Amino acid sequence: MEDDDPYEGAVSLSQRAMMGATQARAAAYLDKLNPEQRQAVETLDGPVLMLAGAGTGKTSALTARIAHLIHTGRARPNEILAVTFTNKAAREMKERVGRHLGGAIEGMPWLGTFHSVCVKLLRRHAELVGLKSNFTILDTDDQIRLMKQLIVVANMDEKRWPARQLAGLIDGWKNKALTPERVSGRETAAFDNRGSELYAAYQDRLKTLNAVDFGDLLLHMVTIFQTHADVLAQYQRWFRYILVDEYQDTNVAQYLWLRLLAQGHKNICCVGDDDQSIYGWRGAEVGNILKFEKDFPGAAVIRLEQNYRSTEHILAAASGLIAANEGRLGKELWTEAEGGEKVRLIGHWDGEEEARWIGEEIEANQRGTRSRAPVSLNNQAILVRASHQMRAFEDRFLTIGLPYRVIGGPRFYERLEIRDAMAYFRLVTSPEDDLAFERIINTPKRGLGDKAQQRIQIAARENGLSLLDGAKLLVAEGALSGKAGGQLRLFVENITRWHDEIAQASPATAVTRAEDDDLLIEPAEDGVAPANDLSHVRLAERILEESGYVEMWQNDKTPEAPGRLENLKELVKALEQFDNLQGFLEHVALIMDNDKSETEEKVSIMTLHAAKGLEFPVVFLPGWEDGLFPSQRSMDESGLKGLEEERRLAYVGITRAEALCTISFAGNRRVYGQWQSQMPSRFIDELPPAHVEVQTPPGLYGGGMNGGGFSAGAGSATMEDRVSRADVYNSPGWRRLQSAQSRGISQPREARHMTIDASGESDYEIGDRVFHKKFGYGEVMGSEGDKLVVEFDKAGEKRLLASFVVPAADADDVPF
DNA sequence: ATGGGGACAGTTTTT
DNA sequence: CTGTCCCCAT
Repeated sequence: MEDDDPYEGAVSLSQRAMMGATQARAAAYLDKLNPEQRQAVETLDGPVLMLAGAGTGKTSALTARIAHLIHTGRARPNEILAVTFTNKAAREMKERVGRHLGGAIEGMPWLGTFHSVCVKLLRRHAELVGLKSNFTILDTDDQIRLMKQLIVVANMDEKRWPARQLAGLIDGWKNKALTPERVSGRETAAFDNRGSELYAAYQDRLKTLNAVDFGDLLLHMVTIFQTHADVLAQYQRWFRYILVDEYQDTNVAQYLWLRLLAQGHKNICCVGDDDQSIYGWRGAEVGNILKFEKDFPGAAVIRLEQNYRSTEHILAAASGLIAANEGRLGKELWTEAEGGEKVRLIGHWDGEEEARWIGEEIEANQRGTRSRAPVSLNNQAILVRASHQMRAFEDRFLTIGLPYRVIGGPRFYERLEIRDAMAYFRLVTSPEDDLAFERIINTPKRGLGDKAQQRIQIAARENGLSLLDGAKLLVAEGALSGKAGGQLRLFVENITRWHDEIAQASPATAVTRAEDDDLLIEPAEDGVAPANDLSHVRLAERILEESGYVEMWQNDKTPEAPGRLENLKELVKALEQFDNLQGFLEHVALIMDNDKSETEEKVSIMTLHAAKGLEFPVVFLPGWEDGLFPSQRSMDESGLKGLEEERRLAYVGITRAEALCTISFAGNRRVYGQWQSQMPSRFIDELPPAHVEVQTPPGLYGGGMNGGGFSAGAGSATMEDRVSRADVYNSPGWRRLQSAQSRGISQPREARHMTIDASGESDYEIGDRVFHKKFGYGEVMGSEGDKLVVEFDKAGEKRLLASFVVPAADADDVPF
């Protein structure tokens, strides 16, 4: 216990009450743990690295550990720092810790996302980096707008040097904990040699606006810790135990932040899985987890490898695949569960075909089949590499009326209407919020366009006023004539009136009202009654009504307008949970999410990234084609590192499945409107054959085909069979096999066999007539790399793999 | 000031 | 082939 803490008494009261209640349930949270989990829970002192594979009960161990810390009196809840990446994870941990300790655990103020914890810290020490404690947190929109202005001011061509790119650059620097002064080396060449200059200008501008972006939350705290030893020491002492979830996803700034804080008691427990590191492209450093033992000498490394999620075939397929990666910490999942179905592998003609087949499979699963019990739609998911792949499924499912839900679309608070509404609330609560002003001054249209806005800008700048005050000045001077003048007057009067209403409703409370968070902040003043009259909700409603914003959407004829109005209602409803508008605004940027609790049975469609941490009995993994998955861009930009991250993504995908995992690929796919022939993913070659079953969709590539010239094996065959016969899964893969051997036009001729049958060598020659399922008849004009150049009679010239055409004489053999 | 059309680009995403 | 952004014509 900290003797120097003046507020100890206040909290330890509630603390003791809680401990008392806890005592009775003698550590029930330990009972259900396996030996490794238990070790991870009970190894309390010193650094601990918990390597927790997919589905190994990581959260159980983590939450039990927290419970154990509290239960054994090692730390009080508010002396434990526990950070996650997502609000969802934080919420879940809070809930489960509460359950372990018998409910009502409200005293864990430092369990949250990196960002929410940093906001809390930064509000307290804002002045150390030149901010006021009521700083606003900008959303990406605001950032881009601001940077655009700076680029214009810097006299740069905003076409050649888009603000988006600058934003990405600066974000990257912040992820690496680089302040403008610290940007060095070849980085300075970035953005026409003016990157760091613009970065500095941007930071200046933020300071003037009393604003931060997401990256700043971490960066400012790191800066403060590095430059104010006393502040750092205070927290080093305070946080007796530190826990970090998804450590493999931490970036440099987060790493530094953690390392600084952990230097005190050195009780840091990081949980992660190097095999599931899939966020390198946004600054995550797998290196952090790989070098943990170096960073924290004497660290205990505990591996959780017993998997409680998937069948042995699924685990073996995933393990076999990920084994191709180098520089792993090493870990192999195992399970007690025996049996189960092998991972299924299927090739399709094209993307639509793939979607059609998967749709049918899902419906069949839903009904139940001879060999499978019915699986509800909620228990089935389609995981794609890139969101544009979702479209084929949505199209298909809409036509057949299969209910689906897309996970991870635009976040609630990122939506246009929510941002607009928030800007109104922001401006009303803080009239000096210029970015909010800019956003809504002409939304809805008030006839206040560029010209009017420029005059406001000038008036504000010349008099050192906020934009709203500048506007007031113009109104007072009657500087704007006609319609614009009247509209501007109305606008400023409205804002002012609403602002005054807030002041009356809750006189000078709120902003500094302490949360029952921790011991370092001043305790809440007694006698401040919580403002439960919900007047702020009605005010918010009126703001949206009287500003004409609601009306704007009511008059909007586009199909999304009703949804937007619906969202606005939801937003207002969300306000009820807060005491006032300020409180709402302070939290909303960090915690609003999209968790609509839907009750209807639906199949889920999401990206592999969005699927991390989730699990489904039935999982479909479509689009396993080289260039799409692994993504060409990843490989181009990051080479082997990129490929390995893609492989981890594949690993994440497979390990989401509990009972049935189906991987598929299409031979042809429309990419930006152009048909392209696709190669099966090299990851397919890396799957251990013994755990994969190659299937042939009915009517394609096999099953019941006439004159196919290869084993029909209707329905399925084990992969070993296929490999011995066709040898197409010969690593390093079909593609390299073909491209390396591409001595001119020399390709297997059986178009429909794809990976199934590469035998039957026969060469095409210039002038040969060929047939393609989609393009019809054509003439071979030559070759290019591993592709044939074919001039089709109807479809024109195409480049495609020889395996997708057949000699024209064999056209009858092609199904359909 | 505003809306329509042409040019252009086009992974993965949390906070 | 889309969707987005910006410019220009109204």
